[in-house]
Amino acid sequence: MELYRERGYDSTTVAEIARRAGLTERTFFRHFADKREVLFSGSAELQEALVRVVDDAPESSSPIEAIVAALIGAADAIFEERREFARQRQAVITANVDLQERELIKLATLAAALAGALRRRGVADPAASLAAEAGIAVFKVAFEGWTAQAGDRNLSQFIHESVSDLRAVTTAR
Amino acid sequence: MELYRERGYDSTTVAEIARRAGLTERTFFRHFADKREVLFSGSAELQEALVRVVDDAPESSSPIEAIVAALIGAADAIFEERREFARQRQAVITANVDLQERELIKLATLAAALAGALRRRGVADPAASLAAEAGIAVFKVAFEGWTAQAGDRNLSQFIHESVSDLRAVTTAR
DNA sequence: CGTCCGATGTCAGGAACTGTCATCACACTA
DNA sequence: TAGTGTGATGACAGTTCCTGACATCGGACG
Repeated sequence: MELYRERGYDSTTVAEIARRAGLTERTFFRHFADKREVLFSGSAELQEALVRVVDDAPESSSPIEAIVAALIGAADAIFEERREFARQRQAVITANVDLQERELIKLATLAAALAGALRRRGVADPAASLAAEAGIAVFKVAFEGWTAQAGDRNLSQFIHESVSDLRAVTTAR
Repeated sequence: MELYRERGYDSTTVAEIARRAGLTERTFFRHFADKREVLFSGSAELQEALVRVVDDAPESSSPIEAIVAALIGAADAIFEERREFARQRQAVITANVDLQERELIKLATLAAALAGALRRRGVADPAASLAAEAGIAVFKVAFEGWTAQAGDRNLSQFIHESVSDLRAVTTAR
């Protein structure tokens, strides 16, 4: 991230990253599948955390309740800590299309995992996928608002607002 | 697409594509930004068509009504024609992660354009983005169902069903 | 002390792109 | 009709990403 922020993602080579980390280019590729993945290694843990909350949600929870609970949990436990890091990382990603592509497929994978968790609790399939996709949409919008804000409101607040906005939008007629 | 279907996306080189098209590798890159883009050149027209419908929707339409009208219009005018082509193309994309990444960013761009169109009609910003993202989520789920089905139901039917499923899911409690 | 194994280094090479310059076909004009 | 300009293509060299194959090294373990 140092290098990506200093000179931009495009103009930093893998050789440079490896040199600064004190190892070989070949070794870099043994730890990360490609040049982008170095910014997304944490997404596996995020996914586990989200899925765990859905799995552990009380039976009485509706699909979106379970999804929203997972998002809020991750917001507080993962993002609200390392707030500054999350912002910087997002700035790097926003500045480069290749990184945005990677981010989007990570979110899509997340959505698929959440849909799977919902199906495990007996939610039928079009509904499960839609709830998961809607949840990710909410997260995207909330996260964007959170990083763009001047103040210091919590990510979870943005999530709650986005959920009710989505409800309003889909309900209207 | 011929080559991508014959030997898979990964194992076909740009040199091969260029040779079969009767031109040079360098010329290929003058027409397409990269090896993936060759499957997504039509997305610009799709976006224009969708945005046009939203722009032309009656003032009385709610945000989702406008979005859904656009999706239905595209479904009938673009996808339901060349049904077989759409299926084959999707099979190629589904078989390769790099292509899925590209597809996702095209959909995200689409969502941004739709959100812009909504804002142009006076929809405030969190709501506009959410309506657009929700619309794209509906489209993704509907399209997946459409390509996966054994029968020959229309894409627009899947879209209508997904919309009401989404409504049900977001309304519940 | 020997052996094994995982992590790293070294090297060669393929494929995706890019920059630069030359060439060619065609339209437009004097 | 000759000249001129312009856009598309070819030719070629070079960089970067990424991979496979093999060698080496250092620590765990018996």
